[in-house]
Amino acid sequence: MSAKAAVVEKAEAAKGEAGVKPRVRDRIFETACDLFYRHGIRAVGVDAIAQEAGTNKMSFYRSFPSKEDLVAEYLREQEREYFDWWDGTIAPYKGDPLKQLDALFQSYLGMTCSAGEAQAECRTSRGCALGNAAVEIPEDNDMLAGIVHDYKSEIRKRLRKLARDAGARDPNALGDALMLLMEGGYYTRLTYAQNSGPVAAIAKAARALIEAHCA
Amino acid sequence: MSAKAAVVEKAEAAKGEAGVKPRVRDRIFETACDLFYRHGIRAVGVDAIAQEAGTNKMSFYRSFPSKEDLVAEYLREQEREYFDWWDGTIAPYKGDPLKQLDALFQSYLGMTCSAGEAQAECRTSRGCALGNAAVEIPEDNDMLAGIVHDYKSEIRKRLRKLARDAGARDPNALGDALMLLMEGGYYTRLTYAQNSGPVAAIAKAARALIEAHCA
DNA sequence: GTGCTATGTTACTGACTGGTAACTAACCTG
DNA sequence: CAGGTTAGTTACCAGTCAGTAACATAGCAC
Repeated sequence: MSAKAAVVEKAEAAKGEAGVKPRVRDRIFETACDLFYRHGIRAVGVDAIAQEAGTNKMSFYRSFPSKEDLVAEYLREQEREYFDWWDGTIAPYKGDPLKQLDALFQSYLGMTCSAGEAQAECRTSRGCALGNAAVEIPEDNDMLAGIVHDYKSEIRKRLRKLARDAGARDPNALGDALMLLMEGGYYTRLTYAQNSGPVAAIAKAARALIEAHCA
Repeated sequence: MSAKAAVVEKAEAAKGEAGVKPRVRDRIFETACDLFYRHGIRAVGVDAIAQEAGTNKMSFYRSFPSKEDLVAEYLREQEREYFDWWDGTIAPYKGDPLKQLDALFQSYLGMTCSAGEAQAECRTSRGCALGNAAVEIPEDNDMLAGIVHDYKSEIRKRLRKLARDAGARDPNALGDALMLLMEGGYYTRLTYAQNSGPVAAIAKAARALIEAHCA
């Protein structure tokens, strides 16, 4: 009853918004991303996802061959969103790697320590989706582990490149150090609520490291 | 059959070693710590623990009231071991906070990037046991979440105090920044194998931050 | 109208989970 | 030898999990 009502409501809302009614698949996927991030991958069953999306398990398996496929898509989506944020953040400072690095950590700080009005929008309240997945996925799952590994390696590569462009004496070391700060920021978000954790120190720490390497 | 043989073997080995035969409870606990750390808490069932310990589920429930109690004990044990390492590392440099900080990060680096002979001994190959637990435990579990929170807060407190003793201009910021490095080091261990990750840069990064704050 | 596609519904399988009951065997202590 | 402690064995319960079968319904296109 209430589930059905919710479906209709959602469908009509989307219709009035863009003229396109959200397919079941999209509703399921969006719901899954939300639940996976908030409660963890293992803790969320396909039944719960389907129900929360206002549908049922059969419709789930009509859209996704298995839960693992959905998880893989979830991880790839989070990765995409992350690098969208990255690109959008450094774009205004093209050609100035120092400012780009500064913008990254400043934006990072703003996201993780914001007023909290857009908690669902920017997924930062429970750390890094990919990193958390690395805790949960079994070691023999090469597909999921590979996605996470590629993601982290891309971050590492980008930070090292920015460090090199910024003229650091040891760009790899600086890039890795900055990565440790970022990862640490995510990790601590799991136990510290908004504004109360060590993440608050991240921007200044990053700047200090950069200055030490580029003096 | 083989399980029974393993039990006998273990019992006799311990007997010849210290004259004390390992109680079932101890065997279970040790096995559980190992499995929890390597595969995650949710991924390891009580049946698997009991079997791996050479006993069965009934003996498990004779020693532990529930899986959750075992998990709590596991987390507290990991915390104890961690602070034992901490205290042992800074002890030789009593009165010299700068050297103590240096010793901490140097030892940390040695642990996470060691030759790998004692992987089971120093539990560092899959990040921080408590931090990983924070990913897995449901948000409404106040007991387990509390244990993790207290643990992280103690680390934070200690790092801030060391920063203050070292004469940092902004000790809280320095302590938090150092904590970000440490946490980031653990987090990245989940995806990067021995010696291949950004952790290698942690000691120099810590020193640079300390120097920047204490100049 | 006739289909075809997308979706909802119910019921089911088989494996696994945490947890318990009842009984049996070994052992150490008196 | 007697009796208590410790542990192993088997069988079970109830709940949850991923995944499937079969059927019903709505709407859209022709």
